[in-house]
Amino acid sequence: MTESKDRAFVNGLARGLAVMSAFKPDRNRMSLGELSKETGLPKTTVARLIHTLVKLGYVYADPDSGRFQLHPRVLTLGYPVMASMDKRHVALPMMQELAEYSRGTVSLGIRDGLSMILIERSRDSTVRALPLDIGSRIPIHTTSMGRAYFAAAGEFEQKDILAQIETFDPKGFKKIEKSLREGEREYREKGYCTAIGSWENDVNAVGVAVELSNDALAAFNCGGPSTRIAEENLDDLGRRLAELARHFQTADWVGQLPPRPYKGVSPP
Amino acid sequence: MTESKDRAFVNGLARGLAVMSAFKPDRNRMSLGELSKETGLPKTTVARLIHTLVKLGYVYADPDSGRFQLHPRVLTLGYPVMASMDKRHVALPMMQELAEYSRGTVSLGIRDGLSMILIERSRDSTVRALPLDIGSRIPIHTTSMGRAYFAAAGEFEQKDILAQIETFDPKGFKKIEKSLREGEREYREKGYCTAIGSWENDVNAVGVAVELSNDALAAFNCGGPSTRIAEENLDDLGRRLAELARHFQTADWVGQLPPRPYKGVSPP
DNA sequence: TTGATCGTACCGCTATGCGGTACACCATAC
DNA sequence: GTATGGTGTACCGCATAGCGGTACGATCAA
Repeated sequence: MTESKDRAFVNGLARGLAVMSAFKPDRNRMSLGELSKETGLPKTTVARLIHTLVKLGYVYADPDSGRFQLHPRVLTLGYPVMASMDKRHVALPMMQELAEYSRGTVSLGIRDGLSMILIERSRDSTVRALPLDIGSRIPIHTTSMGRAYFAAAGEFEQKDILAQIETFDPKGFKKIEKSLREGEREYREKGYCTAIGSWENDVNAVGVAVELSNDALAAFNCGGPSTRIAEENLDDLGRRLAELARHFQTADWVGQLPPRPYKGVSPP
Repeated sequence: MTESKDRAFVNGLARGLAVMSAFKPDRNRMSLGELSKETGLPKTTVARLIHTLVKLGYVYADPDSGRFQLHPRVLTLGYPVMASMDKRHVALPMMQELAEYSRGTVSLGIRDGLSMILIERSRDSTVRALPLDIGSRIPIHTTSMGRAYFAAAGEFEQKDILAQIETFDPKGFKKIEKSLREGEREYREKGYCTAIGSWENDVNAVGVAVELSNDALAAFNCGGPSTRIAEENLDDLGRRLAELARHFQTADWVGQLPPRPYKGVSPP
């Protein structure tokens, strides 16, 4: 119904994963109704899917509150990915160093759709909470990491990104495109991108992309709340982050990553 | 077919997740045939499931090699879990410190079935590769973390664990039980469990459990290759790890975790 | 009380996912 | 050259799995 007439498309699986993704970081205890609303699926269907997930151990049903939450077991699903990128750890000491120096957070991410997914992070030891953990998504167009990625992405991937943005947000498109182009210029001139409150108020950051050997692209950022990362320090941090990135440029230090889409071919 | 006559059990979802779990850390590029062999599902079925996963972006199909690999996007599935346990970071600085001191790795894990799943880790900066990343599973009965967990688990959960072991490995059961009971005694006497080459040759470690406020239990370990973590240092490290754990005992510092199963009730 | 929730049970229908079998392709082998 | 073993893909008839209504018992709040 929702999907096209694709004989080979297993709806149950797609819906089940949709239910899993419906759990949000800030609300990880959900009821059937909420999940139903979130996914747009009928409550009965959600009940069936959740039932399955509980049986498989991916979801935990709290008998008291009658709510559901993702079980840590889902982390195992991601583990092969983590393991395939095990070499990324060689960057950790330098990331940690910069995190301490900046008193903020240093992360590494790759693109997925219109987001960057964080695959490694380190933080200054005085940071209490860590809002951006491994696996979190941040948007491309408002963040320093995303903008740096865009700047380094090359013509074809840029087209792909822009096309997706246009589909997703036709009204804001022009403005976003302009902003991304500005970021590109900034990146060319300075070697890094800045984001001053553009992602969230009072959060400043700088971003630098790294090109990996196997046609994959990733990006670092370094940032934090403006109380820690002052606007006037961004230039210093940007230069240091670019220096950091230079150490890892074009080396097979991350591990196996999917290459960028459409290197040369336009999106379907 | 595989599952019982459960009208509410969505087979497609279960099989899809089985396919995802079929990707192993060391072999994350799989062919249809391999996946079929691994999961025991007919090739056609795997093809359909993989097709779905590719469309959803959770699996990447490499057009050159014709192989499939998990896409980093799967990390997003685990993110809400990570986020719900965000408070665990308060332990990181101390973990890091001990990792540096011991020149090994310090991790935190919780139980899932007969494994411990690692939810946080830190390592000495001179460690090159990190075999045990977030999301990885290690067995309960051969590891210091698992044995410490068992020792602290309490009667009912211990029974559950033992029952599962007996089901899984009826022959080895007696021996494993005895070994776990020994671990329990060690834990009571010394305050930590040791594992000397029992998990993998030439890997030594100590483990200590932490009881959390919401009926959840977790465990730390500290270990590494015997070239780094010598057997004669284990006592020192064990005491330090126990000291570390004491800082976090019975405090809501991890975040929302599922409580232990069957606190008082015998397994169904 | 009433009115929202919550999750569960039931049930008839048909689209859907199943798993055969067959094929086109590409290596490596000899 | 042509086997052989491996890819992934296409096709197709069938049975049933999964769908999504509707209805219900429990809770909890007001």
